[in-house]
Amino acid sequence: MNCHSYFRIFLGGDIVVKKDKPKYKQIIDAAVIVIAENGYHQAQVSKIAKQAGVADGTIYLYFKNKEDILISVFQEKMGVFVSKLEEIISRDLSAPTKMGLMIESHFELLAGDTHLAIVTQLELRQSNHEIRLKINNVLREYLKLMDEILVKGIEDGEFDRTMDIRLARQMVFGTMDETITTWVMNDHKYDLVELAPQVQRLLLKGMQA
Amino acid sequence: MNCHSYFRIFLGGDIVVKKDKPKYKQIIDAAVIVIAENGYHQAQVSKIAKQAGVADGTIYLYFKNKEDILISVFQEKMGVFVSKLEEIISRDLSAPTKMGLMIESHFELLAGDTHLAIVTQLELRQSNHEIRLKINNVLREYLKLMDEILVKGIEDGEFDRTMDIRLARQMVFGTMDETITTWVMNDHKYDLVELAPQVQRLLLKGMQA
Amino acid sequence: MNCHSYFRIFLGGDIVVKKDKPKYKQIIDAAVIVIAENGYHQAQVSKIAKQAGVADGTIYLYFKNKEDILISVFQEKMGVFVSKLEEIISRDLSAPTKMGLMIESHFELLAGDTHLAIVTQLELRQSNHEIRLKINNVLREYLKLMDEILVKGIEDGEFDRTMDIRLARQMVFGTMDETITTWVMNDHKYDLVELAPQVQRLLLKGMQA
Amino acid sequence: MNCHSYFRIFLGGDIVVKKDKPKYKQIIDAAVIVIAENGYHQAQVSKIAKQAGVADGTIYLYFKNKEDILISVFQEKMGVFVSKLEEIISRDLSAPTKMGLMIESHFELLAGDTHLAIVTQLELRQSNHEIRLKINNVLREYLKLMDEILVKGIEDGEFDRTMDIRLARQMVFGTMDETITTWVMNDHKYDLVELAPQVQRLLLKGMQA
DNA sequence: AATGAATGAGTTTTCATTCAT
DNA sequence: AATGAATGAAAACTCATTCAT
Repeated sequence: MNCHSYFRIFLGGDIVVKKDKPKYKQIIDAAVIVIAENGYHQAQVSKIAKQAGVADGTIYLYFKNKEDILISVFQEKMGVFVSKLEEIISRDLSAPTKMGLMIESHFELLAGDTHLAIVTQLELRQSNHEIRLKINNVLREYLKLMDEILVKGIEDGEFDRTMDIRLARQMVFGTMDETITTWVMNDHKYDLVELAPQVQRLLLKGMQA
Repeated sequence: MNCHSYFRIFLGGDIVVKKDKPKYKQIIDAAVIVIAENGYHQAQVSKIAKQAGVADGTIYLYFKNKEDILISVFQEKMGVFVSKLEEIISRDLSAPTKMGLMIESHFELLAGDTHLAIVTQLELRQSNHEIRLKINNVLREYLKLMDEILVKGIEDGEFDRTMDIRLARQMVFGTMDETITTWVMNDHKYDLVELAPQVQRLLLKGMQA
Repeated sequence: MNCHSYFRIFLGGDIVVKKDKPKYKQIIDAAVIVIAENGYHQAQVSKIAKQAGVADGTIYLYFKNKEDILISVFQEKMGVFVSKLEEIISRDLSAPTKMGLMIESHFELLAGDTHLAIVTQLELRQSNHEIRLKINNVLREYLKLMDEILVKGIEDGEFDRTMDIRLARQMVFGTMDETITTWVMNDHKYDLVELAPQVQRLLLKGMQA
Repeated sequence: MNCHSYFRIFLGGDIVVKKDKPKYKQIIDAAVIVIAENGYHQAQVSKIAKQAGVADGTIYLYFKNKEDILISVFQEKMGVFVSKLEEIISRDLSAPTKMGLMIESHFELLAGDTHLAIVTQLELRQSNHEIRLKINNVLREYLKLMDEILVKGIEDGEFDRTMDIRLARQMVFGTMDETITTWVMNDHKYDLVELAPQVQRLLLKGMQA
């Protein structure tokens, strides 16, 4: 039994290996579309199955239950944000530059997929306590990467050494989140990415040494 | 018939005048407690009635339907925030000071009523589109007052005249919201009000001229 | 204790004496209007009270319960039909003539009060079994008078002596009822009374000796 | 895809094709029994499901809602009356004979299914306006066939050419309906079919040339 | 006599999940 | 692996009636 099979068992048995199969992603994508177009509370499993072109029962071969679909949607999509941010952090850039790139890339990813933006900013937040706790666990990975940038900025003397890192991160994330949500609630009628530089400037000025 | 009674009739018939009756507030307060303790989706009308010490049917003498209860909860409670902010704005203080007082008072109000904090930060966000739109209309009044402070700060030359007011407001509100939500999700295990000065400092530095 | 007080006790205590008071008829008339305009299932006691210009509770000073209102409506209104028919029967006329006058007078009474026509032909029939049984008891008095005409017609040799009186009466009543109901369902858009002579002719021909 | 399957899709999607499945008729029959035995207002969906031997939810795989069950009951059962009448009309008989057969067959069908007689004569009439309008639409087909007999009778010189066809039909239907309802309200304690010849004689005499 | 605020019982429908095929 | 018919639990709202004033 190797490292992988250990994780397979740990993470929920034989379902994990199915993440590679085409129908897994098919269902995830169907869920995003159905939730975005019908709203969280009108996104029945049967609708997702229909959109994915599979039978209702088939869903349960790939996901434990409906909650599992929703969390997986967030996990899979958030993975792209994490990868992108990891790539930015790995580059040899100053912390403020990294922060700026993060904001820009975060905005770009959501501006490029309005269905996803609706789902993450509005619909998924209607889910119950339990699901939101699990979603927050997924989000935590992303927030940790943000913290890395902040720590580096302080170490490099570019960010205010007296600021509370947790609060700073809450400001950065809260501001981005509010900006994006407002954009989504206004039906994406203006260009989100264009706002990135001004958001950067406001945030970086607040944090600078 | 004076001006007020005219408006009472104009604004929606029989139910409006009942806002003054004791059972109206009794039910609102019961709703906050039941939602906070049971979660949005487990806050049945019968539970709220029981907590309020009235019969199920009595609820419908004071509220059109369940949705009306939820919106009224937000309206009534948000009213306190708005009054407080109006009072702060009316004082002869600098914009940064007003901003600081606003943050402090916002934190204080929620720290002083953890049930309400749970309801506004977590539970009420699980409501459907329609209810959230109505809640946002109520919130808008509060955001407009925030804008007044920002405008005054710019006019007085205390805030950066080149910043976008809407973005600045989204930063302020987003940061406060994220800070409070994190505090609620951590079961209020630290002192929210103590964080206010640091939050102020971060935000004001970002906006200063 | 005289004959009247006997009936008072027998028929339901002190409510009977209230039939003479103005509010009794006021409520009966309100019920007819409310039922005709809102439909049987939308004729709530509170609506009837409002239409009658009394408080909900007042209804219960004059009627035992809602069912009692409905039966009383039928009773009071049917009384007019019975009186009219009694008057016709008392006259010195042939059975076919009496039958013709009955049909004409029945049509006239309903054509002159379309609210009442809607209530008796459509709405009151939506009432439950129990109420309809009681309504039928009231109706029976009217049907008995019809039978008197039929018996006289047979005795006088004007009606077919071999016909079953009960069936003949069911034909007469069924035909009138169906004719009137069709007229009501067509929104009274043609003149009901004008149809009376043809209805008479059809029915009398069927019954003639 | 033949003509029929085209119409199936056109006429209302998935549910129409289910009319052929055994559970559809099972539920219809259960509804008749439950309504006859419990009364219209005590015929809960759960009772019908139990009687049909299916789960409550299964009902909704075959019917849009409760109203749809009730209308379908009338439609399916009335279909038998219509077919029978069509068969009678298609035969090479005189109009009076056809009329007689119609009355006889109508009485026989209801005398042979007292549950159905209770449902159509008493219980279904308690339904609300909307349902009754839909029921009347179904009934109209039957009444049109009656008219055909009347028209033929007049053309053949067997029925009075001066009579109003609509009134004659109202007499025929009203008489049959009243006769059957009286029989049902008397708990079927006498033989309905035995009455048919006398009803025929009365009606035909009224209409004859 | 009159009021009207308060009561609380009762039912349709949805939809996540299962399991025989 | 895939299907989809069947399941059954769960909750908002109405309105006839009461009774303290």
